[in-house]
Amino acid sequence: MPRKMKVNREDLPEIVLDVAGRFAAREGLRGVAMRRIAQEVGVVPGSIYNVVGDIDEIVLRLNARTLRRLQEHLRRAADPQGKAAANTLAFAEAYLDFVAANPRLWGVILEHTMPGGEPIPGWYAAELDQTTGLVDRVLEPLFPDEAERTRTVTALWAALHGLASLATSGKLSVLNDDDPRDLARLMVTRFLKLDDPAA
Amino acid sequence: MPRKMKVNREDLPEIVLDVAGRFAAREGLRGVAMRRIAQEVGVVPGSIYNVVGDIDEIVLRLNARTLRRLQEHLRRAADPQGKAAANTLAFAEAYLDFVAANPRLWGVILEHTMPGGEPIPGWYAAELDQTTGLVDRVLEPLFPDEAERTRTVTALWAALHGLASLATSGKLSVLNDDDPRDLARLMVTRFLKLDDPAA
DNA sequence: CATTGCATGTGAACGTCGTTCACAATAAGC
DNA sequence: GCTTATTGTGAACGACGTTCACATGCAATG
Repeated sequence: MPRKMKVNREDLPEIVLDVAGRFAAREGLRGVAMRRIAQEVGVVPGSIYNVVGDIDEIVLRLNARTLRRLQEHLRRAADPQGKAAANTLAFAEAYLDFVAANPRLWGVILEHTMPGGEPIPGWYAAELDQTTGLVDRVLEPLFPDEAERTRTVTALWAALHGLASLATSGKLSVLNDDDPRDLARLMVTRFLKLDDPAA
Repeated sequence: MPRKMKVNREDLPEIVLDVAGRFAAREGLRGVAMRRIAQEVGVVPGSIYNVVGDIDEIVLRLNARTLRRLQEHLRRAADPQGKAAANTLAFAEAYLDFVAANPRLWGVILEHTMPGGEPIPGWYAAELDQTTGLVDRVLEPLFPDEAERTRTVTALWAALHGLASLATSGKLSVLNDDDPRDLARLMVTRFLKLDDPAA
């Protein structure tokens, strides 16, 4: 064995993600750099390569963790006894809350693309599915037809996604002074064909 | 005067954007690098700094040009004599067409963020306004109330934006096999409270 | 207890990036 | 023809991602 690392080998992945997450939360994708992470952890870059992977792997793992945390946040916002429409609205607001609370961390999900145009890894796609699956289950009573429900979920998801994207990148306030949460409410009511509560 | 550059000084900005655009279209933001552009143009990086600006300036100018081209594309899709609803649908489809035809170039708009969290320059925000302004004018007959129209335009814009974002980054096919254009149609009909033509 | 072998963290190296700046080259003014 | 002001250049700096030969120290062996 070589001389011991400053941290346990099995703890390294999580520690690396913690550090990467702190940089990402403060400075976005630009702040997430292999050498910086290694220095902060107290380890040499090569060690991170051995145990975790390259910089894209780190960013992808970090994004998966962010998605998992969003899922927890959404789960806490839903009321298992509540009505579907109310839960959908609660989801939409919880989603925007989460993004507003972690704008840069969320931004990394939007900024990052696969190197060389490779497809998304299966385990990452699964994490996306998990997230939309939550919305899907909430919408189930409203759209019994599965095909239509999937279409609606995807469209609603994409719409909220775009709203969050514009809001975090500061490109929304340019266009509109409204609270993004109001716009999210508008989206949900329109997609679910509800009556507008207050136009 | 120093020895002449390979290109005229006044032509340099456009040539730089052309080259940057080619790299961007092929490889996304990762492919847009100062030294690579300089080498391709046949000039030294310092000259680009003198005449155009730093790498963020170049990306921003390139994105503004992409937005202007989208505007032209949208203008061609609208029928000045046509109905508002039809024009909105045409806009949505033209938008997705444009993004599908230039996925990587469009992706650069989504990937790029301001360094150090600086706000967006005014001239870039104006270009965004120009684009949404087109949609705004088309929706005018449908929503005479300006406040509501602005809300609807912003929400619809954000929704299409999200759809395009997921589609270009390959994160949409994971969730749904539908043609993005169908989902766009769904968005428009729902936002305009139209009857679904074919559910 | 001494020796071997191997797993693994390290440090140095390579090529790239963005950016700065002293310098040199040249067109224009005299 | 000489001077001067302009401006493109090349070299330099520090940071980046990535690779790899090497050395280090535990575990198994005698």
